Amino acid sequence: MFSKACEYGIRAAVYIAMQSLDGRRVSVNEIAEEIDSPMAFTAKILQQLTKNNIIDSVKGPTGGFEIEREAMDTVKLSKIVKAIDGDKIYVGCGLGLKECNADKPCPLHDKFVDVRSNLRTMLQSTSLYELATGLEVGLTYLKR
Amino acid sequence: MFSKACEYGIRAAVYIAMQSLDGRRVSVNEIAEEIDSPMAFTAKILQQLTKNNIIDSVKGPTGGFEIEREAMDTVKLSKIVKAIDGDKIYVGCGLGLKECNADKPCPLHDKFVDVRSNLRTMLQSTSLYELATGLEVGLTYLKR
DNA sequence: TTTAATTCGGATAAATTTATCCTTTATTAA
DNA sequence: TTAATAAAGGATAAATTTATCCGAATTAAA
Repeated sequence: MFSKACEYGIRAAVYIAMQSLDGRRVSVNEIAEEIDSPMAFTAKILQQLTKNNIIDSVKGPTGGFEIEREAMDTVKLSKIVKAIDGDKIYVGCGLGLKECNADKPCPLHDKFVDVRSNLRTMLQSTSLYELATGLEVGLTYLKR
Repeated sequence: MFSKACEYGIRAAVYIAMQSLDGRRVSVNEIAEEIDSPMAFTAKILQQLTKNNIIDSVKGPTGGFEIEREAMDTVKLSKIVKAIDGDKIYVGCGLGLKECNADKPCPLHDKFVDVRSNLRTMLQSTSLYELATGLEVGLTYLKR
């Protein structure tokens, strides 16, 4: 469904958000450890998220990654997915046709529209804050 | 969503089914041309579908691929997807966690269950026959 | 019986994704 | 001012997916 990069990206963002709720700034090292992801690769993905203004980064000692409380509400999963995987999950034909649309649909078109709008709605309505609080109160988990 | 291989596989299967409805057996060459896919790669995928008893193959002159009328009803998309991409689209965590389940869910677990069961239902209830007839009467398209 | 058409199967190449390593830059604190 | 810490960025490697090529096996028709 999502690429590995995107999976790590979402997990990292949720972890950062949870820690930011406690006022803690976290390093790549800690993040990779806590979400059980390859550290150097995770660093790359965090760079992408930073460039896309999804998370904030601070260099130097005591530096690390954080997310503003307000951004946790604004940033929906859709924004993270788009920053990493692009919009191929929303746009484009389920069977890979370039010119598939309601006028000239592929055999799966109508059924796919349903499934995907379902997914899109989910991603567009789920905020980082929502995911982070579930984590914080111990309802959900990020490792393994 | 699906791998390229799976996209080609579904398109090929639908095309073969449509031609089989007309009593025509088709070659890899024709298939690749008609569904606009790389021929040698498509041949590999057709081998997989044959091994999984999704389509039938006949060697030699006048040989090619075909699907029995009955199989068109029996074979749902889920079977094709499983033969090519495995069941990772059904099973497993949206965020890539190994031990994610209702007891120890990832932050996205519940929302993902919905989206995916939607997808699973669609794949399990859509038959090759259904897709092939849409093609045959000119309601849907496979190329481009 | 030979020829030609077709799938099958193995080897390999190209492209993309995943992952690592190392140097540079920024910044804090001693 | 220096040393240490952390992210940024570039180069490269490993793994996987996508794709091609070619000889072998099968079979129908000439």
